This record gives sequence, C-alpha cells and structure tokens, in this order.
Amino acid sequence: MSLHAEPLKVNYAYQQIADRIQEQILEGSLKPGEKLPGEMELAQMFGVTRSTVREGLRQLEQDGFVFRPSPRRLEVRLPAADQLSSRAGRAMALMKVTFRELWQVTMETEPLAAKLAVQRATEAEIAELQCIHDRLVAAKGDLDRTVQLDTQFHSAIAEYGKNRVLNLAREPIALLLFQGLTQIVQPVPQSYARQITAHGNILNAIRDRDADLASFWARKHIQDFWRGVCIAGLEDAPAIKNPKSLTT
Amino acid sequence: MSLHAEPLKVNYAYQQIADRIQEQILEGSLKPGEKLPGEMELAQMFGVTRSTVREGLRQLEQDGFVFRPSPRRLEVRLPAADQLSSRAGRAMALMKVTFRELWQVTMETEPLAAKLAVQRATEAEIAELQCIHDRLVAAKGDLDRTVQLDTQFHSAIAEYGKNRVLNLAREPIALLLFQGLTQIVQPVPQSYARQITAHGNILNAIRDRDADLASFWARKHIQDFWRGVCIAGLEDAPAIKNPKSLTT
DNA sequence: CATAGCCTGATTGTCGGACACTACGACTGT
DNA sequence: ACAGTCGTAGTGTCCGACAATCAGGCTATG
Repeated sequence: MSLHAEPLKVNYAYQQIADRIQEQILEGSLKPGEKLPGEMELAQMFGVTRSTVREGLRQLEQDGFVFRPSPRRLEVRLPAADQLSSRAGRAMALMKVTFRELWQVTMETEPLAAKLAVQRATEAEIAELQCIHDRLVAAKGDLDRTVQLDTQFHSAIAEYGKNRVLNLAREPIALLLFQGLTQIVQPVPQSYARQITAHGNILNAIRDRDADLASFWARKHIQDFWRGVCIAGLEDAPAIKNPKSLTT
Repeated sequence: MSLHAEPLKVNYAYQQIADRIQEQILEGSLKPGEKLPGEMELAQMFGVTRSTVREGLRQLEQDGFVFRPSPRRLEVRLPAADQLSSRAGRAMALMKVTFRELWQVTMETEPLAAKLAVQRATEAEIAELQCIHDRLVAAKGDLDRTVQLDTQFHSAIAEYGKNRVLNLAREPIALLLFQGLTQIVQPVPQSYARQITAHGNILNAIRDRDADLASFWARKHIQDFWRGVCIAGLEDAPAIKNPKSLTT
C-alpha cells in the first residue's frame, strides 16, 4: 500500500521566527518601508534569545523580506525583481549555459517585449528610449559603454511593455547574453554600426505604433547578434567563463 | 558629470565567511556532496566564534550552497533550478501578476519548447510523453489530476527540448498559469476534451518531427486556454488569490 | 526659522561560555 | 552478518558582555 510518509519537518525556533514575520508581511499587517523593532525587542516579543532572532532575520534578509541599509535600520520590504534576477543569473552562470540556449530564448522574448511596448509605452517613455539610443550613438567605439547602453535599451523596452512576468523572466537572460557581447564585438568590429541602425529601426517602429514591424526588427536584431556569435565560433560556448565573477 | 559612488559595503565577518566558502564551491575545490567540517571546527579555522560561523552558514543554506539533511550533516551543494522556480513563483504570486501577463509570455515559451523538443527529444522521451498523455486521457473528469498531468506534460516537453535557460524561465510561469486552471475549468467543462485533443496534436507533431506543426499546435493550445480565461472574465485577475499559500 | 554640526545613548556585530538533547558511529552479543 | 546498545561529539538554544558605530535629538549659527 502507499504509506504517506510526510517529510515531517522539525521547526526550529529561528525558522519559526522567520516564518512568522514573513507571514505578517505577506498578510499585509507589516507594510513595506515600515521600521521593524530592534533585535532585543523582537527577542523579547518571541520569547527567545537575540541569537535566535538574529538567525531568523538573516534568513528573511536573504529572502529579501527585510532590508538593512545600515545595521541600525531594519525595514520591511517585498522581494524585488532584481533580487531574483541576480540569483537566476548566478545559477545560469554556474550551469554554464551556452550562447545557443540564451539566444534561442531571447529570440522570443525580445520581439514580444517590442510588441508589448508598442501597445503600452507612453510618449514620455518613448522619448526616454530615444534618449538612451542617442547616448548609444554617441558611445560608438566604446565597448563597455555600448554593452551597458545596449542592455539598458532592451530593458527599457521590456519595462515599457508593462508585463511583469516577461520582465522577471527576461532580465537575467538578457543580461547574460548581452554581457557576452564583450566576447563578440572584438572579432566583429562593424557591429557598432549595425547595432545602431537596428536599435533605430526598433525605436521608429515603436514610435509609429507598428507592433508587427517592431517585433520584426527586434527579431532581426537578435538574429544579427547570432551571426556574430557564429563568426566567433562560440555557439555552444558557455556565456560566462568563470562563475566566480558574480559574487553578490 | 557621473561620479561613480559605489555602495561601499562593509564586509562583516559572517559575510566574509559565507563568501569564502561560496567561492571555494564555485571554484571547484569543494565538490557537491562533500561533507563540511562542523561549526566548531570551521570557527577555529576562520578564527571567529561559532555564532559568527552560524550566521554565515544560514546564508549559504538559504542560497542553496549547503544542504542540511539532519543537523549533523552539512553537505556542499550547487543551487538547484527548482529552488529558483519556487522563489520566482512566490515573487510573482505576491506581485499579483495577472492571467494576461502570464498568458502573453506562455504564448511564446510553449511553442518554442515544442519546437525544441521536436529537434532534441529522443524516442524514449517521446514514449514517456505518450505515457503522460495516456494518463491524462484516463483522468478525464478529475480536476486536480488533470491540472497536475497537464503541468507535467508541458514540463516534459520543455525538458526534452534541452534548453536549460528556457526551462528555468518557463517553469514558474507555467506552474502559475496552469494552476490557474483550477479556477477556469469549472466554468468551461468541455475543456477536458479540448485539452486532450490539443495535447494529442502536439504529441503527434513531435513524433513526426514536424517543428512548425508542433509549434503551431502548442500556440493554438495556449490560445484556447485564453478563450477559457476570457469566458470566465478573469483576463486581468491575479492568478493567485492569496500569496500566503506559498509558505516554503 | 532653517540648516549644519555635535553628542549621547541605544543597538549592533562579535565574542566566550554553557547546557540539554539527539543522531552518528563504534561496540557488543548472538 | 546482523540487530541492539551506548558513548560521544556536535547542534540548537541560551546567557551575559564589550567595543564600535550609527540614529535621533540637541545646540549653535546664519
């Protein structure tokens, strides 16, 4: 027969404390930005020692439920997206995911982001996009700055599409892929110009509110990126050489 | 001008300990499965107190770098994908992401997963898929079981596509969306039959190694899902009512 | 009145020591 | 070889303490 052997987890005190506080945050009785009592007071409230409270807090801190700008301030906070992004990025880095894997997914996410941006971006946001693009043009030749602005441009488009799920999923992937540019642009110098025109096309399509066109150019842009990877012969190379570089 | 004001983080002892150990894990000198020294020994090695080591370990534990099956065993481990999935899922739940957001992304991920599966799935894996599908057919009428098998079917396709990036990104999204089925199927009972035929179409296309067709049916399947959401009038409803249900 | 600088108390990071309880590994007997 | 027993090391939790340092209020100054 099937004996249901439940995991039977022992609840340690520090675990319970973390759970209780997290519960109250999720439930809403503790609102983000609010200041939490000090460790001693918490210890008194829960009837445990400061050490125990401490371990519980470490856990919440790591989960992003509390924020510690300075040792004295202890604020409630909801886990932000970038927390996950960096974690996911780290995970992918140490899985040694290849450019091919990143590219295959990006090939879908970026066109979608562009399409959504066409529908949802405000005029002000489009102006912001133009600004980023102008800076990219100005940075022509500067590798690091180009990579940074490229990433920013794509992130902005995704953000303006106002789909939080897409943003959550896309961020770490795009980061890794575009960061990989650092290994690409060198062998293919004319990329600078190609990238600028590609971004220009996407930007114009968004401004004209032409969803299909924006999606088309985004796709084309990522495809072009792939050509660069192929020329460099890095299709199945890990997108990051040593995972150590992501030290929180 | 742009003054680069870095956050200038003070390195506390427990932080340094966590960093040092993590470093050695990433670098490879500590291999997964290996047993770590006890807290007292570690304390001696790093020249700090056990309390300090403890806080550092809590952090690694939370990050998934060490695993504690029992209080006595302390193993090295690499963060697994499902760790992130659940975390991402929690985050999305408490952001109250809508069905629309989930659907828009799934509309891209599932067809891609199907396409990749066509290219990369082995015969054995296709047989496995068939098995899952058979069980779905048998479960007709049982809501919970249907949801579970539906999720499993899609997960399997994604897995057989062998793109780790896609899997990482897709998993929590699909989970939330298909879980949402629970709220949908009730209003639209004939979904059972439609879902079975849809899955059958996808399965056949994969077996015939027809990438475009597999992608087409996957898309159609997700589109069909959306119709159900619309009928229920849940387009912009949060996909999960209370985030509390995800208590690790 | 608003602002800048100073001061003090409270709180944190870290330390050392202590105790009950439990699981791991060795020992024993069959 | 196996099952049962047992000692011990190691963990979870507690207590108390100390220096460093930051928050918030106080003061002085314009």
